Formats: sequence, C-alpha cells, structure tokens
Amino acid sequence: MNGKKPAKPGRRELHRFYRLMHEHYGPTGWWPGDSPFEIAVGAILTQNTAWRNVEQAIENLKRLNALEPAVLGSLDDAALWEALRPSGYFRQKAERVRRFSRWLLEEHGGRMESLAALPLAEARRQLLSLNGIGPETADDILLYACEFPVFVIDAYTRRILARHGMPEALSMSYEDLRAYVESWLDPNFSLFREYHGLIVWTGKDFCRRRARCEGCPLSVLPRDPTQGL
DNA sequence: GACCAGGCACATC
DNA sequence: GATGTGCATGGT
Repeated sequence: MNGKKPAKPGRRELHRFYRLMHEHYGPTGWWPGDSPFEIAVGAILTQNTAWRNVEQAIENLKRLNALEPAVLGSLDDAALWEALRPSGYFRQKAERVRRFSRWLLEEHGGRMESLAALPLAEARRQLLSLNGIGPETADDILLYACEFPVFVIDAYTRRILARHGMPEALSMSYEDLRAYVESWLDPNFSLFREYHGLIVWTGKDFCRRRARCEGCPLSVLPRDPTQGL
C-alpha cells in the first residue's frame, strides 16, 4: 500500500478491482445452488446470516424435498422451523420463504422462468412488493436466479468501496449506490454475477470486523484505512 | 460470554 | 428522511 489517497472509483478503478480479485481467486462460481428456486430461497435465508449456517438449512430442506414451491409452501410451522433453525431468525424466515413459495405458485405457476421472462423493472417491482424481500434480496434473485444484469449491493460492497475512495458508500441509499456502480459497467449479467461473487469471497476473507487486510487482493491499491471496516 | 454475520419491517421522531 | 429495535442461530 502506497501513500496516495484513493480516487473515487470510476470505470477504470471498478475494472481494476475486478481484475485484482479475479487474479487472486479465479472464477468463484457463485451463487451455489441446484436450481433457480433454491437460489431464491438461499437469498432469503442468508439475510443478516453467515452462509455456513444457511447451508445447513438448505440441506434440511433438501431432505424434505422442500426445494420446490408446492412442497415448501405447504410445510407446517413445526417442520419448517425445525429445518430453518440453523440459519437463525427461523420464525421470520419460515414465513418469508413460505410466502415467496405461495406467491410464485399463484402468480407464476411455480416457475422461476416465468419471473425471468418479465421485463427487469417489472420483475423487480413484483419481488419488492413481497414482505420479507428487500432490495438486496430482490437483486440476488434477479441476478443469480433470473440472470438479469443487476449489480447487487451488499455490506461488503459498501466496505470495499468506502476503503478505496468512496467513503459515502457506507451511507448512500441502496438505489443510489447501485445506480452509481452500474453506470460505470456494461450491463453484462456474467460480469455482474462474477463481480459480486468475488466481492463476497474477498469480503469473507478480508472485510469482516475481525479480518486483517494483509493478503487482500486489493491491498496493492491506495486505501483509506479510516473508512469501512 | 461478548461480539458478529451478505437484511428487513416496523415504529417513532 | 433518519434512526432505533426485534428477529435467533452458530462461529470466533
């Protein structure tokens, strides 16, 4: 790390972040999941929760053959709570995944492809109208399950941008920050998917509260140590 | 035992 | 619009 103050990231810097992370990690293959529906359920379960804990809940659902809308939507509280317990907030999340499953059945015949066939703005509007699906969860679903070119903003994205020339990334609204990043990148869903995957991996390794920055693929860049985490 | 993790809805000011 | 709070488990 040299002493230069980082410039506010634009097109050049955002592409450099991507290149550095990709050189370090290679393709991440994120998001894991055997089906678009599984990805959508995982997006809800990972809200404010470590992915490790989500994996156990997903495994429990697989054992119940509940990773399809009709089954998941009709599980009773006791069964669903037990399955989701490892991922935390299990009462809330049970209600959220059940509501999502029933909605998908009623409005889209249980088919994620039907959601993906809508115009992006309409698909996003529908997801955001559901209780328990906010902007980040909606964009996870749109990008990873429906393959729309939306750039997902999460806590790691904010921390990384804050440390590299954009301290306001911590306080900007979700929509403003998403629009900012997207304005500098080609709307390519493969790029967005891999970019966010790389952010998640970098974030897990280097952007958690206790994490050290040594070895971070972005540590060759000028960095503001007072910003982010 | 405290602190933290890839949010979201709701109440209140 | 900004800020605070509840939701809950498992790892460090």
